[in-house]
Amino acid sequence: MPIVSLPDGNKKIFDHPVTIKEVAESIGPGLAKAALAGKVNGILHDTCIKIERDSDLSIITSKDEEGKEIIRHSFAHLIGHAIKQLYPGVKMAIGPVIENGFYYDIQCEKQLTPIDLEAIEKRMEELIKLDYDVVVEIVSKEKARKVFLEREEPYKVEIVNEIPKGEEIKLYHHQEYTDMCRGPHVPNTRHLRAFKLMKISGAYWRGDSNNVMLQRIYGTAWSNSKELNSYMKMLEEAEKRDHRKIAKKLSLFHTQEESPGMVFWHPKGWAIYQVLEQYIRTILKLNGYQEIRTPKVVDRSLWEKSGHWEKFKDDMFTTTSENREYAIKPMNCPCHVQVFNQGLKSYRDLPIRLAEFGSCHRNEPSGSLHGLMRVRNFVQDDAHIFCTEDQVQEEVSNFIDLVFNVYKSFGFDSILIKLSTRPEKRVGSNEVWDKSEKALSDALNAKKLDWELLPGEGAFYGPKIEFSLKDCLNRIWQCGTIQVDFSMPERLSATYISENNERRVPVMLHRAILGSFERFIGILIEHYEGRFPVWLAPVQIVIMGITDRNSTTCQKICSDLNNSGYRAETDLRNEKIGLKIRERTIEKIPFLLIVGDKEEETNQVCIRTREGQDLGSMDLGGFIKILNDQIYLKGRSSLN
RNA sequence: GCCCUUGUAGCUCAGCGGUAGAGCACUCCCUUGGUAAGGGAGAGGUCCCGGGUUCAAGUCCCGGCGAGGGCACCA
Repeated sequence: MPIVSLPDGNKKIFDHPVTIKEVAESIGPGLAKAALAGKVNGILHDTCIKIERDSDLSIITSKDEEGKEIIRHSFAHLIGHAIKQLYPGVKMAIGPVIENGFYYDIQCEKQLTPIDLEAIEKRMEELIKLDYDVVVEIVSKEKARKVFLEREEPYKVEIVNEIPKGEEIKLYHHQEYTDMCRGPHVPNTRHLRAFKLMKISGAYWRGDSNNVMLQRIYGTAWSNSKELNSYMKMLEEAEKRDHRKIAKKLSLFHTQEESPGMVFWHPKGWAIYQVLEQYIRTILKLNGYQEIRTPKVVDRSLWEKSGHWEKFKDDMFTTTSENREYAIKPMNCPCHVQVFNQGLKSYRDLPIRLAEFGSCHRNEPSGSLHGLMRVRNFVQDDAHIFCTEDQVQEEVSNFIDLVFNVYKSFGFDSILIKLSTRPEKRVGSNEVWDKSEKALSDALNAKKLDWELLPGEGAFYGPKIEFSLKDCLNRIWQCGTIQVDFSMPERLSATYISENNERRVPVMLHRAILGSFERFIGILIEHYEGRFPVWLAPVQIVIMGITDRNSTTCQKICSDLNNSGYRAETDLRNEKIGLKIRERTIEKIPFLLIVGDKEEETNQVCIRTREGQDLGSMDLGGFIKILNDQIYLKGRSSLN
């Protein structure tokens, strides 16, 4: 006599065990039709599963996030069904749900092409139209093993072998195709409607580069075509914002074969870079940092001492001279310790905060390079804080404020925080880890911030906090970080004299707000779609004349603005004003100043924004006020 | 680094065995025009690099390098 309690508080009483499907039917035919699965006492089950005892039940439909995942998972199986019909020799590996969709890793003698992808997609559509039932079968490990041996699915057999003995295994039968899964899955293919196979690529079996490479088919799937379409729109939007494309159009930078993964900054891109650097420089100065500059080429022995040589020597660029081997620095910290080590330091000197916009090189694997987002030469807004253990929390706390403040300047208001704690392989005593982890979490909690704990994800040398921002497309970018380091100061013999006149090793905090300038500018280009706020815009103002007669006045206005520290250009070409406006608007110049005979007579300028807004005519002073207001705001939408 | 795709004019791309093409940009001429494209003419290419097949190779094959999408990596 199970009593089934529904989310709305209603209870249904049955005099016999009932399936989830039957419960749904008893509620209403619409729900029965829409039911994809049921959550029984918090655990998801297929609709054919029987409820025998009193239980809480919620029926999952495509409207639920879980329903969407079930649909995506079933689509993965559907790939299997289709692909085995088209290419019977294919071996199925794994087909999980991912964000926005699913994939299936397969082994196939034939290299699949986009044309094959279309064929598979077409076959999947045909199978969906059959509206066939997906049948669940619960079997023993032995039975599952037998099934996949017979089906000649070595990867499935390997997975079965790793499932603990005695655990039940669910087989899902899609007509003649059989897959294995924790489930649940849709009861019928009529629930599978909106999908698209997206791309095909290589992926290592079990994600291990020592294993064979399989072919991975990616797909996206949604509960209805409206959702699918809006997802496709979002992808289009993201493509339009691709920083590499925008950078080419706006001539911000380029890369070329001779220097893979390194950036040739053009005047306009470099203008943005310099604004950023100056901004951070000012902020750091206001917060007690001292800027330094250290060498880029450093003898191998220092990297051996710091421990980097052993771990990363293949990832460093090296060079030799007169029998000595050097590495081009992949990071600044060992050099910063050298600066710290000059002269005897007292506890009274701490904390010492050393900042450097140091150019670093890392020989990243060729396949990982990506525009500005992953490069071989980058500059971090890097700094190292040398302090005592007792100072860690306050330093971290101040840094958190700094990060939030800086991100706000770019209009990034949504910030995600993660705290990574001690990994298995680590240096330092448990006491020191306890203390540091507590310092970090206390700093976060004192500010009443939400943060996520990542146990075991810390670096071997200490725990860390990472700051990620959300851009206008809700994409998440990890940028800022603060990391406690118990290892390097000791390895590089950094000490200070304590109150008790003892030599002590300081704690070192590695920290960056933007991360690398290159990557951060990449993020900004995509976030703003090249429409930089005035303070960052490489060219803030273009002054254009109506006819040649107005050129002298335009040039005068332009040089006045440039002399006052703004970035202005003229457009005095023998072209009509309509064309000049069109081209400069496409270039996303924030302000266009138009000067004709009328303006010359009244000593005014006529202002048009890149949004197409006409601000009317005013004298230059009035315009500069508008300009200053916007520059002061930076990327904020208001002053709050 | 691995898998697939890819490299033609400054840019975006077409051509896919038989003497290199388009649009935009560029140069010159006409036009001095008031808020997103005025008109005309012209110039411009080692078809990424190196081999091979062929009477003939941007075009087919092999190798290298770069780029794109994934995977792996990311101090």
